[in-house]
Amino acid sequence: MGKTYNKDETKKKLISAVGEILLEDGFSELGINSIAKKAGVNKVLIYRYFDGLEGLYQKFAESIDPFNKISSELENIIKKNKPAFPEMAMFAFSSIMAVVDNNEILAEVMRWEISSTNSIIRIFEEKREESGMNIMRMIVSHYELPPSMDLAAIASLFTAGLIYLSIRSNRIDMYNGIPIREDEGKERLLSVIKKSIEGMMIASE
Amino acid sequence: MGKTYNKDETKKKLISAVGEILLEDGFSELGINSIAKKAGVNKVLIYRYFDGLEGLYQKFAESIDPFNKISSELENIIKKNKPAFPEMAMFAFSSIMAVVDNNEILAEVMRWEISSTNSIIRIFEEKREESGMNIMRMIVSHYELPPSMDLAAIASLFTAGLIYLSIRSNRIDMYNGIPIREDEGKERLLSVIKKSIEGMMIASE
DNA sequence: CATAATTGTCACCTTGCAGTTACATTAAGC
DNA sequence: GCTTAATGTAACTGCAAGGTGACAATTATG
Repeated sequence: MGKTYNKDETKKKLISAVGEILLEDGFSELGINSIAKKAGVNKVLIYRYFDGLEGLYQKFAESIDPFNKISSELENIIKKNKPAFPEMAMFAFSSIMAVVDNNEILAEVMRWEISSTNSIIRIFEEKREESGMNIMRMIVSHYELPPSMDLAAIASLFTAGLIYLSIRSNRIDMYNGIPIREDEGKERLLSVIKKSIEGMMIASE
Repeated sequence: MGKTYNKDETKKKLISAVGEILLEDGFSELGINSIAKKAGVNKVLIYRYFDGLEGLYQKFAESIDPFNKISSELENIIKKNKPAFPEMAMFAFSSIMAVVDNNEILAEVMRWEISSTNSIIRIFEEKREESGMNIMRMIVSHYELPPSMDLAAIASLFTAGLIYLSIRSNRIDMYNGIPIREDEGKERLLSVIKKSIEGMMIASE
């Protein structure tokens, strides 16, 4: 029994227990008791170290922020070899799709967002809103787009669609005849985005 | 006190209490006690008449089905004056948007769907999946579209986006800089859809 | 109007959760 | 070893939920 006292380590265990429960059982199973149990730690510590659930969620929220990376990655791509706008947009949308698809914890948090008025959940929303705006601004600054192209609306609609389908894919596998869990389905969705953007570019010439 | 014993009436009261709570407080507040209270009736009746919550939800689910109307409405439009495909698609997408936007109970049910594994909720999903397929098939049967147009993917992506933004608009008012609760925001989204479809038509000629 | 079937009410039980307190144990570091 | 910080235990309150069984009220029907 290599038992050891380490406050920071214990805090980390609690924070990651939140993620584990989200991953394994979903946000509806989150609670003082389940988290303490999962962390293998006494529930009083949540009050002592985080001042309760809210505080713990707060720290958890700060511990994951997968969208801010995308912005810098995309900026690197532009700086190396500036691709045409439709290609660039595709990089952005497939990055977003990949992030949500490959991060089940994030997906669960996004499901949580939808049903919760929880103040901690606001942190995510704000962060993601900010990251989304950053990505968009960054792209706009590097390309000259026809004024008829409402990039904000395009980004909103497409990312919303991708996110929705991604967070639904844990429960349903077909949406309107598209196998949203399969690679085939995802390709088809991305392909629509590509053609849309190309089409809008052509149409606005 | 014109008290009267009326089983059917009481059942109706219980069923519509579900909708009222969804509307006023959200699905998280649904429960035996809250429903009985809202209906002004004793909770035992839920067990006697519906065999518990599941049975009541079942009946509630059957009582609302707003998407199947759209299909026939759209078919009427086609039969009267067959508009060009992009216009027609716009009718479809704005109908879908309007249905979710103007039916707060439906919107709440959709939020519920996302977070619940509740078997009753599946009823909605299946109904909507079916309605969506119907709409698509109907449109396809009236128009000749370029084979490169993946209508199923287009419909999935755009409706998913519209639905997601609509069900988020109760908590957030800006998404990627778009005021999703305002008419302005909605117009911009629909406008993107329109231009996308037009662009894809042109590009595939 | 008496009786039985229908419909409704009430009190109660159990469970699980959040949150708190007082106290006990264990390890770390000087 | 002694002190202090870190962790654990247990017991308790309070609450809201799901669920049930005994009983009361009402109506219909003979």
